Amino acid sequence: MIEDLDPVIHAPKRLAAMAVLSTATTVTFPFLREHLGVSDSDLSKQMATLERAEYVEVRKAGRGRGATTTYRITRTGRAAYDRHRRALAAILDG
Amino acid sequence: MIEDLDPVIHAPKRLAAMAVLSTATTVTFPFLREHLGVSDSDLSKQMATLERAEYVEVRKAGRGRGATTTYRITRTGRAAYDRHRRALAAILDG
DNA sequence: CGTCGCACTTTCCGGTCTGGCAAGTGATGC
DNA sequence: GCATCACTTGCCAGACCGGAAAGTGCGACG
Repeated sequence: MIEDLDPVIHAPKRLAAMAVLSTATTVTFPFLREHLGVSDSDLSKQMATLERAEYVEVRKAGRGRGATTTYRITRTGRAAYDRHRRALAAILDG
Repeated sequence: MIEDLDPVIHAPKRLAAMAVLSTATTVTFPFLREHLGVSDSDLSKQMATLERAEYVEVRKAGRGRGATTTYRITRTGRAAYDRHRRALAAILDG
C-alpha cells in the first residue's frame, strides 16, 4: 500500500524525471531542466538523489562549454519505477 | 505538469485517504486509521489538513466513548482529486 | 588574450513538512 | 472510580526542499 510508494520516486520532480527516463533511452541535463522547469542547482540535486539510489546512471561527455551530461535509467531504477507505478495504481483504483 | 499535482493530495497518506473517500460515501476515523496504518494523532493532523483545504467534510456523531467521526469528500475535494489523478496520469504516460 | 557564457556542482541556509510522544477532553462501560 | 475509546493539541526534533551565490572547466567571440 502506502509503504510500497518509493519516497525517492514519489517527489514530483523526481517522478517526472523518472517518467521521462523510463521512455527515453538517454536524456540530457539541459533537456530535463527545461522539461521540468527547474533551476540548475535544483535539478543537479534531484539527479544526485536518483544517482545515490542507483536509479540512474550518468554519462559525462567532455567538460566545459560543449559538455553534455546524459542520464539513463538503470535496471534497479526501472524496477523501482514500475513498482511505484503499480503501488500508485493500487491506491488510486482501490 | 508537475505544477498540476496538488501538494495537499500528493502526500502518500492523504492520497490514500482521498482515494478511499472518493469511492466510499462515508468513512469513519477508526476505519481510516486502520486502513492507513497510522496513529491517532497522525491521522487527526492529516485529516485536519484536508479539512482546511475544504476537501473533506466532517460529521461528528455523539461525544465520548461511543462517538463516531465520519468524513465525506466535498465537491471541491473531488474536483481536486480528479485533477490530481489526471496530472499523475499525464506525467506517468508522458 | 580576456572575458562571456554554458554546463554543472557544492555550500549555506531559512522554511516547511512530518510524525512521535504526551497530555487533555468527553463520555461510556465494567 | 478506573480503564477505554475517540479524538485533538502542543511540543519538538529530524528530513526535505529549493533559492542564492560562488566555484570549476572550457569553448567561443571580439
